[in-house]
Amino acid sequence: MRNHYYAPGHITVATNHPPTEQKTMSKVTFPVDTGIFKNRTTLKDSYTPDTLVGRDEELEEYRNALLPVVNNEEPDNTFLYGKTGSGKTACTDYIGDLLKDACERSGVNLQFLQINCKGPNTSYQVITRLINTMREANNQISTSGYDEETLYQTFFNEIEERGGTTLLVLDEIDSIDTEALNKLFYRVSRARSNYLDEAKVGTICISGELTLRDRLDTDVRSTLCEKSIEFEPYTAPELQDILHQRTDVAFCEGALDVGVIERAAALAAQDGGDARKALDLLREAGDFARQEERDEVKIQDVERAEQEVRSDRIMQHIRNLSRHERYCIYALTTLHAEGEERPRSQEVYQRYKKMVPQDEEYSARTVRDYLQEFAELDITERKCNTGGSQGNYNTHQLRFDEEPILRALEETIAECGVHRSVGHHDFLRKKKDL
DNA sequence: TTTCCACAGGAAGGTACGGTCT
DNA sequence: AGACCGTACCTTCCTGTGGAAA
Repeated sequence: MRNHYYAPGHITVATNHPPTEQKTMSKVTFPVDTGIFKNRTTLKDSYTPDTLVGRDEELEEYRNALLPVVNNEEPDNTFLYGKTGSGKTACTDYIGDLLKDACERSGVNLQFLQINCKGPNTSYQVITRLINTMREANNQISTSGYDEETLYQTFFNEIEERGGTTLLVLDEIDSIDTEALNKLFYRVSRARSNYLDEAKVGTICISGELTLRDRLDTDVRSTLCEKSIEFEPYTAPELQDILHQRTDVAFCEGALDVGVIERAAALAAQDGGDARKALDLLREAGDFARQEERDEVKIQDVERAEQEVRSDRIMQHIRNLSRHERYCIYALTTLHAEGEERPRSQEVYQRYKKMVPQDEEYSARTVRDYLQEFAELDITERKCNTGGSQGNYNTHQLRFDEEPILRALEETIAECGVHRSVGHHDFLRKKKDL
């Protein structure tokens, strides 16, 4: 029988192993690779292969867009868009290497300044990150305290000092909020007239959000999107080609069972044609086989990897939430445990209020924002309901079993026990035979 | 048809905080 | 030291929505 307890500071995790009475001496050893991986690194995101599969047209367009750079002309601003794992960043790395070689041969002074905009979500943070990317580790600037105009001045001064052409590659640009995006590009598009004399600047924007252009002011849009290249999601056969290319160098001969590549490609194709995910699945599946000292990766390993990758990502999100956000998730989890499959925002809020000390509780408005964030992180599924006697309302359903979520919330659950000084709320009750 | 109700969510503003500049 | 800057995180206010009730 599997028992789950929803009690503060006391979670019994389901297990199929009976508890051992006596402590045994642990003996950990490192098994030598049993013939799975030849070069595991080639399955990682950071690896750029010699040739890119299924992206000939995009590479051709990309090359044409950057031709002015090799000829020492003012670069066009280039905008790449397509879903996650559709090869935008891989193509940029690939074409970037070719471009650097070509510029070296033709004597063009090229700086390739690449940052990921996930993390910095304001114009200010992006500009400080760009400055710090250009600078040595011992000469970095702080991420607050300066006047923004001063930072732009500093940034373009450094570009002017370097001379030649600077290409700003802004990956995951869609994670920056609209106002900041417009501010940033307004400055960049006017760099030539306001800040620079000799140096040339161009931007390459990489976006996963297909409608990002709609968020931009019209004058910014016309300068930013001079050349647009769309990356379609990979199809299952294209993903198979990519996996074959990588597995040839990554895995030992005969390490993959029949159908492993096809399964990984199919799972990634279902998830929006994400090549990165397909590679992650194979790497993880290979890890399972190696950990268990087997010499062959099975289809089941790929399926297990799919579960683990998804679950690990969500648990990491939960652990990174603020204290009150975790209270909210816990409130939702307890409602779920009581059989409330889809509680309304208001119900979650009432439960949340029971859990936090009265002088610390946040407003319903804030909790609604939290619930929206959970849906965006894929922790919950949110449904807008119209109708009923109370007009519009939202309902929230956990996308995962309670058990791993409770494990991720262990500290929060313990805190609840302290604040409420009881261990027997009606909602924290034993739930049998899940 | 109008009013009421409960809710969602955008906008504006307050406060605390960590940082730089003078 | 104090003014100033930007950010994070919150609250309050307000408008919009849509079914129920008058």
